[in-house]
Amino acid sequence: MRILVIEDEIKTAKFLQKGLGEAGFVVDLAADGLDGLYMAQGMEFDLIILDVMIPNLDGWQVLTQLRKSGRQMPVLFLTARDAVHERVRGFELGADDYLVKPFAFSELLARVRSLLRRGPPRVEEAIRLADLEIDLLRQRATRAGQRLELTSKEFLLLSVLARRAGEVVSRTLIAESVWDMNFDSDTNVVDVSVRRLRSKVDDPFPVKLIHTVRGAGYVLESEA
Amino acid sequence: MRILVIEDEIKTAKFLQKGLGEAGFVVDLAADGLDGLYMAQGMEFDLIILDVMIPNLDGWQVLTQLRKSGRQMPVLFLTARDAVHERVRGFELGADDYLVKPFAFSELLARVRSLLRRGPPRVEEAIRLADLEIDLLRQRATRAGQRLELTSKEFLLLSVLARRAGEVVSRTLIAESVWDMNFDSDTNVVDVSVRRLRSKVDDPFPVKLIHTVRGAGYVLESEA
DNA sequence: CCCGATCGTAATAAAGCTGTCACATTTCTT
DNA sequence: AAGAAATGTGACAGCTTTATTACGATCGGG
Repeated sequence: MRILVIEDEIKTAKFLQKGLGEAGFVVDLAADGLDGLYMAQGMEFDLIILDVMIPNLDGWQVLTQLRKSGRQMPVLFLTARDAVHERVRGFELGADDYLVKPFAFSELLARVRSLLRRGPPRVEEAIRLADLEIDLLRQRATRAGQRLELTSKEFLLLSVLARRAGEVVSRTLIAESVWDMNFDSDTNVVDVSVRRLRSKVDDPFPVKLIHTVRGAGYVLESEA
Repeated sequence: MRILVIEDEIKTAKFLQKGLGEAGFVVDLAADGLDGLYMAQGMEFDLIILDVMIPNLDGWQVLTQLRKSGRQMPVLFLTARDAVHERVRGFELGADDYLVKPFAFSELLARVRSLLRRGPPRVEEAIRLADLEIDLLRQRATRAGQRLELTSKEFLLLSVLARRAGEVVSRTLIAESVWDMNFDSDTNVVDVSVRRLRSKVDDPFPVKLIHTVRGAGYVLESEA
């Protein structure tokens, strides 16, 4: 099992190399984003441990590039303390787990093993639902073969719904993943945005896909 | 699904109540350790979310007492700092998971669901009775494979009946768990609600599941 | 700088839920 | 079998939640 650690703090990097090495993994190190990305694309790794704050390319850029180039290996994010939205964002971009620094090595090891056991969870590139098609990479959506002109917010909202298609997504959750709001409750952005999205996704078509669940949130699904 | 949140910061507490409410949970709040412990021992909760830094009794003391008195429900710790040893200590005392504040709601929700799914003691996540199926976590019910469109009150009522399937549930008990009424007896909300529930659960089908036990209450069961 | 697109806020309208009530029906008692 | 008690039923109204529309601020090009 081969692991790539992308981390600029030498101390941490060495620590991980030693610890994971003792646990039976082969560990390679990269000191910045560019190096890391390069190595990740050049060699076959079973897992990548990725610090968010690294020079040249930050963790997200590395992750995005990596996924774009089709690499599907699990990625464990290391995020600095307090960075709440970083975690969410990481997940949206296809990170599989994260760990807040500083961490206990046993914790890290547990997560690494769990990720490897779980197998490569591929990141979806496109979501299809009824006659709706969402190209996550290209930021494009079509319905009934017709291109939908969505703004970036609208697209984001649609992908959040689409990613959890079939299940109710609460306003709180939506507010969190599309905006960066954690508490703000006296706003109706979500409702208004859903309206705008509906006007493009549902209004022109007889079959509605975005449904309201009173008191809970919204669902994207094809059946009535 | 009933969750107790022990948290003194009002803002956080309300936020959790709202968010978890949207996710279909019934949420009770306690503002300090003493209250929290008292409530946790007095009522049946499926899960407890426990802040470490709270007045009167801190989180650990609450947890310790709770376990001493034999309560086994999963406990999710909220720790304010990211000091590693605190987490470790929490785990040793029998916490089931922890989350570092500030946290993202999506994270919390994911963990709550995972804890509820995880056993032991296994908390039911779905109840099945004849051709009726109730998904407690997703707040969804189907009969004969067909989706039932239940309002949140109706769903709550159904789950109360379902959790005690086969035994008679008194109006008082129902009133207590679905509403927060204690003995407001000059109302027939329960009857009316049962009616409404029946119209969706039983009326469209030949076999009735909700039965009246005169003078006692209602039972949910398949046979007469 | 102006223009148009985008997005958040706020005000108003519409929709849906839930408790109450009046009355019907059933069940039990005597 | 009659009356009383318990339960079922349908309609209604208040209230909360959601939908819709309009407005204004901001931003990035031409």
